[in-house]
Amino acid sequence: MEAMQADIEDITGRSASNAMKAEARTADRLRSIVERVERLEEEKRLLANDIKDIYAEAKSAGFLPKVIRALIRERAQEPAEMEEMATLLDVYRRAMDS
Amino acid sequence: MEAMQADIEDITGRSASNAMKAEARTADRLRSIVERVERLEEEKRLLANDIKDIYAEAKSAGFLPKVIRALIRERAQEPAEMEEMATLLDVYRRAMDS
Amino acid sequence: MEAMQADIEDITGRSASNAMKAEARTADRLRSIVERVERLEEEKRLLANDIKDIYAEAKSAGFLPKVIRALIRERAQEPAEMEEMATLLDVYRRAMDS
Amino acid sequence: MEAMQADIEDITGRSASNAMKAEARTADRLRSIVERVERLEEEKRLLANDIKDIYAEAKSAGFLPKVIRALIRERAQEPAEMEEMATLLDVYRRAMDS
DNA sequence: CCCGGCGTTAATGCAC
DNA sequence: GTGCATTAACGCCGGG
Repeated sequence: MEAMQADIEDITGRSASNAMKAEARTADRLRSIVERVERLEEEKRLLANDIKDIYAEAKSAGFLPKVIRALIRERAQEPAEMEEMATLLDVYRRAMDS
Repeated sequence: MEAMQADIEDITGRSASNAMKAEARTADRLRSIVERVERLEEEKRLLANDIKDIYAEAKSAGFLPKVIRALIRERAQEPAEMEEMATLLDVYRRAMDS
Repeated sequence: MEAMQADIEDITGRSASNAMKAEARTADRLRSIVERVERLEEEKRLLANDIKDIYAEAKSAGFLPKVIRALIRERAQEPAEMEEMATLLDVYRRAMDS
Repeated sequence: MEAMQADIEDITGRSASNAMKAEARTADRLRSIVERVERLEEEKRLLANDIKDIYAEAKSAGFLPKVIRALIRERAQEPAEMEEMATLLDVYRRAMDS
């Protein structure tokens, strides 16, 4: 049992009250971690919803979400690596056809 | 060409300056969409980093990230399986075992 | 309770032994379904592994998996829709820049 | 150019015919890889269809596909959570609740 | 019949 | 470099 090992010795070796305090602290720590993560994940979820809404808006304005995604992807990557990729794809394609 | 069709008629039917204004508005709209999405995705990325940091903290406190993830997943799907679903799942499970 | 409704009437209306037979048949049916799906999913999993192995082989032969994936994706789609996509992407890109 | 580097030296350093043979072998290798992957992906697609058919059958027999999926998921992750994990999850869960 | 949501699946990036 | 975890893309399914 590797995890939560911090208070194993407390439980076995110290006075009951100290062991109990250590357990309580461990529990608090765990709760804090879990709750903070859950909170942040909820915020992420909300942002994802916002993004979805924007795509819906874009769609009803006549823009194709798929193309917008491609555009954003393109903007996110270095022009150099884009060219590199295109070049390699071309090399492989020609090799296939030969 | 289905997308960006909004100003096709402008281009063909109206005076040049109106068509140009329409184009400009379309471009602004597109820019707005792209920039808002990029902004939100950046925020999402930051939140993801925060979450990662918490897991790192958890780990160095002796908690196994893997188990914490399982715990959070479990907590997330309990509210999702409200009543009906849980009941039905139970019914099916028993039927399988019988 | 909409699902597994087939034997509700049996249970309530017929003799016990018929109801029991009906239940048994329902259970068999469910088991059959579950087992067949699990079997097929296992086969899918094996195929996915085979694919992964091929990519590993490709990689150690000096081919970049990423490029091979792009190549296969390209081959899977109609040339017409590829061009369409490229054209639209170009239109949007120009609109952004204008 | 890291990929397809295997025959760079052949092309530059050897007689034309050997270089050409090497190129041909590289092309064959690539074709083989691409075709095998495409074949396996096709098989996967067929299996996915079979699965879909079974769910359709289940549905018309009065079973809810959604519940069956949940059941199968449950069965799949029980072997995965062998001993240790289940135990740890329990420990953490109790600590949270305390 | 079309639209939106859900679930699944491939793909990227990260941690070990 | 390998495997895992997360995330984006795709397709199906149910509702309006």
